[in-house]
Amino acid sequence: MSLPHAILTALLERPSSGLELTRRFDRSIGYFWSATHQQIYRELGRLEADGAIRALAAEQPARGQKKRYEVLPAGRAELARWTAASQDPKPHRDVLLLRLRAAAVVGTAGVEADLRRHLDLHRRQLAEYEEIERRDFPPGRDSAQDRIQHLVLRAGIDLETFWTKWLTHALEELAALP
Amino acid sequence: MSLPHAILTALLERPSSGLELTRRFDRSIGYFWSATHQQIYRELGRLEADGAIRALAAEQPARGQKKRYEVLPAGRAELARWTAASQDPKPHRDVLLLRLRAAAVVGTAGVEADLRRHLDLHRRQLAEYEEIERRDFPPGRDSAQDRIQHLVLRAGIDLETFWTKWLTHALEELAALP
DNA sequence: GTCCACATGTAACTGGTTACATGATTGG
DNA sequence: CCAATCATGTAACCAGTTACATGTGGAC
Repeated sequence: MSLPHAILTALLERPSSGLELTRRFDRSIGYFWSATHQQIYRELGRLEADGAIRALAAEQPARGQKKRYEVLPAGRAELARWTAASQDPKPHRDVLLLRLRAAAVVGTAGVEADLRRHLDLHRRQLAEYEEIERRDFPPGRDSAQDRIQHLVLRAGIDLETFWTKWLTHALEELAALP
Repeated sequence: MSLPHAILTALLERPSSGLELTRRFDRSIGYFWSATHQQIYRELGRLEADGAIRALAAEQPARGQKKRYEVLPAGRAELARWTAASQDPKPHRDVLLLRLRAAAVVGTAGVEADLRRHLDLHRRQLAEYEEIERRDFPPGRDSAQDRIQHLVLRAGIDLETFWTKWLTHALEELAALP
């Protein structure tokens, strides 16, 4: 149950309409919690019904009309509760590792091309994160909020760095296979 | 659609019953593709209906009786096809990073305890992986299958190493917050 | 003969995905 | 006015989760 909390966080950062949220999920928040517009509209409806958010006044609820939402005190309280609550880490899933394990049994024919493609994708993502770091976190700024967001970005950068290194190594190993 | 392929891989490595598969998913394969016994039984039923696997003869299909499955040629072909096919990486989800981002907005009260708990869990997992590496991959063995499986294990070790480092750093940063 | 662990399942629910529908606004 | 784009939604489906049900075999 994390999507509603992702939306509450985004709306606290800035009140937005459904489509604006969708775009922001494609950029920053979506880097570690993605969502489609269908999910977002469904969840906005639930959050509004629960009294966690409300549509800003003077925005009529017609189809095709923008509707901006803001977080109500109940929503902020729920987000604070969720943030502080202890949560077990979800077991981690990775299709690529699963495919390699399958390749160990049925043969590696065909996997290398896709490993190369993934390597390229991770390199691009890494470059994007580093660009964000240069742009949004120049040395010297250190409000609490900046530091925490930088910390999260560093996790992204280090993870992408790991994957590029690992994929490079994996391609070398596959090439050298008996 | 990865669970059926995870099961096919496991069954090719060794024909097994549903509960044996469940146990193996709790250990090795489950490290990057977990599954509950309910999922596994459902999927075994589908794979059998599709002609990808079959129950070994002389094992009666009664409730409470062991039923061992083996992979049929059609199942092996499907696994090889899936392994070689190009697949886009799934957008990556991480609740802990989401919670930190929320904490940047609603305050960090309460998160530190859970970060410490996660750090401990990742340290244990890392130790477990390193133990497996010592036990199953001593220097010098290098069949193709060994090398690929070792590669997958190295990904696990490096990921856990990353998380322990990052969590340690995050705890220091939180402690030093204004 | 009863209890417990083993083993296989069923059913209901939840969250995420895919495909499609509908109205409003703007540029040509 | 027509097409493209913006914006909000509906519906059906599928995979994963949670709770529960049922039968077998061995230990005591």
